[in-house]
Amino acid sequence: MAQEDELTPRKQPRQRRSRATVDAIVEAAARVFALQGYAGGSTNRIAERAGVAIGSLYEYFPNKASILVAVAERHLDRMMADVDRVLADPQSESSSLEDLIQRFVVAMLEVHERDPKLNHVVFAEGPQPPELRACVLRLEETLAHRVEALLRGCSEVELADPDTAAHLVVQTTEALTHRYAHQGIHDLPRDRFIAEVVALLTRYLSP
Amino acid sequence: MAQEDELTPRKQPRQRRSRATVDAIVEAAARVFALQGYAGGSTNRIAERAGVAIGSLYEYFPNKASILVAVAERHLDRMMADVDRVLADPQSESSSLEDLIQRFVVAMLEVHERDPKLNHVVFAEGPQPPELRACVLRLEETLAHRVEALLRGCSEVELADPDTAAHLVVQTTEALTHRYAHQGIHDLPRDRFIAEVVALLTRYLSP
Amino acid sequence: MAQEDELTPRKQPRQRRSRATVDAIVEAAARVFALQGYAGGSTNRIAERAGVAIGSLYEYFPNKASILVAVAERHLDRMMADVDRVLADPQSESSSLEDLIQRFVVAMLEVHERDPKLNHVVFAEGPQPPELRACVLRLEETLAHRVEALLRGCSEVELADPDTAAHLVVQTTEALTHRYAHQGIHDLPRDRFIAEVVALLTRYLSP
Amino acid sequence: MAQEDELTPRKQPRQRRSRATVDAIVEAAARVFALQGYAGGSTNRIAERAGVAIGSLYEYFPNKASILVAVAERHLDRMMADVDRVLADPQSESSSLEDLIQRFVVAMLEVHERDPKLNHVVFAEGPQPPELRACVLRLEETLAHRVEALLRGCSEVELADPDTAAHLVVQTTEALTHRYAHQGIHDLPRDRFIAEVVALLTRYLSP
DNA sequence: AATGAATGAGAGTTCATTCAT
DNA sequence: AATGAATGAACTCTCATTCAT
Repeated sequence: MAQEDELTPRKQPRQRRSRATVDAIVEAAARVFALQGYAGGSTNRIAERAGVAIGSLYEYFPNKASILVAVAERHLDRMMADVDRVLADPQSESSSLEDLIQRFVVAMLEVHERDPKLNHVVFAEGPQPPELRACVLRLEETLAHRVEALLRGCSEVELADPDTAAHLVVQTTEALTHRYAHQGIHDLPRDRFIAEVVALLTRYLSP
Repeated sequence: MAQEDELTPRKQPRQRRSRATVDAIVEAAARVFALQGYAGGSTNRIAERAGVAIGSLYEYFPNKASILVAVAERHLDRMMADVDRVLADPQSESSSLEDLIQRFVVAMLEVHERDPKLNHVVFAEGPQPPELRACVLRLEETLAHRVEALLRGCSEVELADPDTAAHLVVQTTEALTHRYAHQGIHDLPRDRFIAEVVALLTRYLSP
Repeated sequence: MAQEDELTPRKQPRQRRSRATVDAIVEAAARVFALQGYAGGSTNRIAERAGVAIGSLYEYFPNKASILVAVAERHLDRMMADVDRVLADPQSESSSLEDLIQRFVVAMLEVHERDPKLNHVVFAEGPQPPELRACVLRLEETLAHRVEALLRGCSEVELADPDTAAHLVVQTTEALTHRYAHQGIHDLPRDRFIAEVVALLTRYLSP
Repeated sequence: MAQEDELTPRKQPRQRRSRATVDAIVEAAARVFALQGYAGGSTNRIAERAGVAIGSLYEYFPNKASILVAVAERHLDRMMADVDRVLADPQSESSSLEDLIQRFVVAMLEVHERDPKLNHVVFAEGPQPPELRACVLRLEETLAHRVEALLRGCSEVELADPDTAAHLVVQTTEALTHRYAHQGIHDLPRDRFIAEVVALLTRYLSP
């Protein structure tokens, strides 16, 4: 009775051709979902955009939700890479807390501004099976770890529970930048918004 | 004269019987959407749960999205009322900033804990036509106004731009309590979470 | 088991108020059918246009088809009256066959040009229950009788079977003018069309 | 590239299997429309009769009206073929005008007698989108051309405007045989009817 | 490995008609 | 006589998924 996983890709595409097919499907799905939403993006349209027969799509993915999971994985990986690039910047070493926070907030905002529609689908509109939640959690954990490391290396900060603080920083930044990129907040201009979030977090971390 | 509005109720129910019908539909829709999501909640199921014929549903609502708008309106009204009840508490007058914030955060958290699934549908999963966005914006504006009034009445606080600060407080609280009620944050226990958010906001407002 | 007639009005409206109601319904139905076709014209819309509750409509008509029958009756009566007015013209007495035919053809064409959409519904698009067929047949019989009388009074004409000839004249005129009013024929201008039909019929009757 | 056409088939069926499916659908639709009328013939019933899933029907036709168009196209093609077969008869060469007309009238009558109900749906009851009108016009034009050619080859006939005359002949024959097949005319027996129409047209053409 | 024709449950919605008031 | 809220069968059409080729 134990069935194959319902939400992970069906077969590891080992050959190069298959890899390309899967990539094409994920790429097409990302575009279709961003354009039409999760409900509005049909698997047939995804296959069509990917230049692949619908049957082939189902060779690699057991159902629609699993495609979203794959899209989310790729999307979150890219988000992580983008943020990492900023945090790994050599300047980071010698920066003040405020500078660090500023870099982080801007990086998150840019990430959300890159493809806000797809973001909305992945984080909000689409189904949230455990697999996807796990993805998101993993990203958040990683981000929190990076932030925590930064905080520990920052002489201005002296925290009782840096782990929790880091998570709150990540959550707050995530939520506010997502919202700002998606709908804006009270007509706040971009730099005012950034300044305000930076102030919020800086004061939180350096009382 | 009547218009071609696609998202507002079709006719004002004047007789007592029809009022009850509309209420039953909205109530049933709230339950169905919360249980099955927006896409999974069919209009037929809503009508059935409401104990009403599908035709009657369409007497009052031109389409499915308009039902969600009605559900959202009712839901947001209740959220507003719940928060207001807390903020209007006579104790509020003589409280410290931290106490005020604590009350607000707890109120928002309770609101999100009341029906987190429905919340998710209204704020994230469902379609977001301008009508619904307007509802949400109105709620946020009202909340921000309440918060701003509190801040102005609080001697500890001295802000250059209380309007913007109030909006950020509302957004941050909204986002974090929504997320916490929906998925939790890093296994943080409830009171720790509250304490952390209160600290975050208090420091933001009283530097 | 013998049920009340399915296609005749339900009750003779004897009182003046009821008469007015029925008239309003029939008038509204004529407009609605002409505008939206038979299938597209809903009984609710008819009632609304008539300024009458849907329940009242069903007091007088047992179903939708019976409304069409009533509309058809009124429409055909008016057609008959219009044609009669022309044929009864004092000039008619002393006219040549060609003149007579010309008058008849023009009268029929004008009748079809008056409300071609309604005509189409009554003669073609709508359901054709026996009651409606009877109406149409009655009209055609009456027209044929008028034409036959004219032919008999016309010295140029000497026919073996004036009855049949009259029917063919009526059918041909009916069909061609209907078609011309509805879609035109091969971009033929109006007077050319009339001349041609007149020629066709005149030669038929005076070999 | 593909377009948003609302009334032309969705995709060319290339494989033999799909060709058969489309044929089955069109054939079933013809029978269903003839039996129940356009409004009464549901797409589900058509699919069922065709022995095909409703989804397959919508693979090939974007909506119900487009099925009618396909049915009409096939029907009109067959009408044209039937009439052509008669007109192409070697006897035609050496026939008198009256013989020619007689052949034409009988052919048209037989065509209308073959499936009068379907005829009614295609020509009168169903929706008449431009595509369908174009079909009908094309048929009429072709018929008129054939008739004109015959007339030009007929020594008895000497017409100022053979084009117009041909169109009137076609229209008149069309309308009268349609009506006769559909409802009869004044209890006229079939051969009397034919004789009368032939007389009408012959005199028109040879004054 | 890939195709794409075929599937069919189920979606949202309409509208002729009824009946309690 | 009149109302209009309520009905629900039936409609057109979609789309995730399967499977013969």
